[in-house]
Amino acid sequence: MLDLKEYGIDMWPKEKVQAFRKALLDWYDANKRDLPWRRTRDPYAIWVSEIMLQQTRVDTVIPYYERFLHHLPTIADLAKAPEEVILKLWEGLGYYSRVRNMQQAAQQMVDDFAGQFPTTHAEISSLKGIGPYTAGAISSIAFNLPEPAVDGNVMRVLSRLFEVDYDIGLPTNRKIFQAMMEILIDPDRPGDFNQALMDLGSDIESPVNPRPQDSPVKDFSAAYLNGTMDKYPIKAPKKKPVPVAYQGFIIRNKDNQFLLEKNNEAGLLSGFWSFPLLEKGAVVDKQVSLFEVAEEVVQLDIRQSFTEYYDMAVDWQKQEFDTVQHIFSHRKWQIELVEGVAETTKLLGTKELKWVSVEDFPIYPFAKPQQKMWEAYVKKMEQ
DNA sequence: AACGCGGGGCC
DNA sequence: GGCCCAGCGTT
Repeated sequence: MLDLKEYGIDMWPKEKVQAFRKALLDWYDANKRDLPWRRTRDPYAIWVSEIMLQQTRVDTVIPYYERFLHHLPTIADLAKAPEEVILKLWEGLGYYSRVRNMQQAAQQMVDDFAGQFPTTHAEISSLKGIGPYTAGAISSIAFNLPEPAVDGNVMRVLSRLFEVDYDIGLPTNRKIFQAMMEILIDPDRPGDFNQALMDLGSDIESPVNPRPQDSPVKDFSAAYLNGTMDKYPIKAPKKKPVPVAYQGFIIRNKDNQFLLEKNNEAGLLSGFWSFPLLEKGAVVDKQVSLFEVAEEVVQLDIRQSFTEYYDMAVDWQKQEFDTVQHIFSHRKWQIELVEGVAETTKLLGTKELKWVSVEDFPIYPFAKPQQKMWEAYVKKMEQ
């Protein structure tokens, strides 16, 4: 057991811990949000909600949650769903490995747990895509087990309550908050206790514009009482996304179908379909833009590359399109579009390429950058 | 321990 | 434009 004193944290005496639990849970009982996953005890549904809520806001999740459970109401349904179906259900949520891992976990449950959701913390933790936070959340919420669920909200709230001088962004420091929670958590209502801390952290104790004076536990908060709220939580700044320049190819054939390519199984947006993209040799950011002459050379060069790579002769159109920009957490894509008319409708068998008519687009999973590419194309064509 | 992995809301 | 977020798996 980790000694909190070594980290400069004076844990409260038992009476104060009990008073804190009561203050927090009384507030939760009076103020908790009415969310769809709080109306069920089905561990499968609670699991779906917890995975969707990873790095994703409540308001964004709600419609996805309803639709997902409507189409895949049971573990068995998820285990046997085709890839395109699960990607379409997750389309727009991001971090798509979440849903792939969920399907693997569903298959684990079919194989190892007779198709039932496992009921112990160790078994739940053994499922693909379920890490320490999610294991604690499901254990406590669905099975009433006294397991902490330490997420960003909880670390922010606790770091203010106890003036924790350790960076909440460093994985190694998670154990400090885990140890604190093992003492604080209400053994009778662990799920409500965890959710109360998260509700508190996402609203009143939010990262920006917090309202600490409205907190039901402000009298317990060392940072509030000492006037050090601005200092906590300690968190190192993040790195900026790296700019990457692409040429995007909107290629049409004489049957008015468009060329789509399926992304590789590994890497960013795997399994999604895209208009062909080739990375430009040089980085073109706003600040380090190439000279105009060089830009022309790059254009000619990359169209030649397309012809070779896709083994397809193309009649390039003069039309110019808006540049598409999309920012991921770690990459900043800038996509210049060009339109071409292919002189053939045949395709090599080696790549995952298809000619697709516009009315069939809804069948294919498209991530946000590809949606933006199509919007830019349509916008110009309608002018 | 660091990195890869989306997307949207808010200021 | 920059900040934030109900994290996990891989290396």
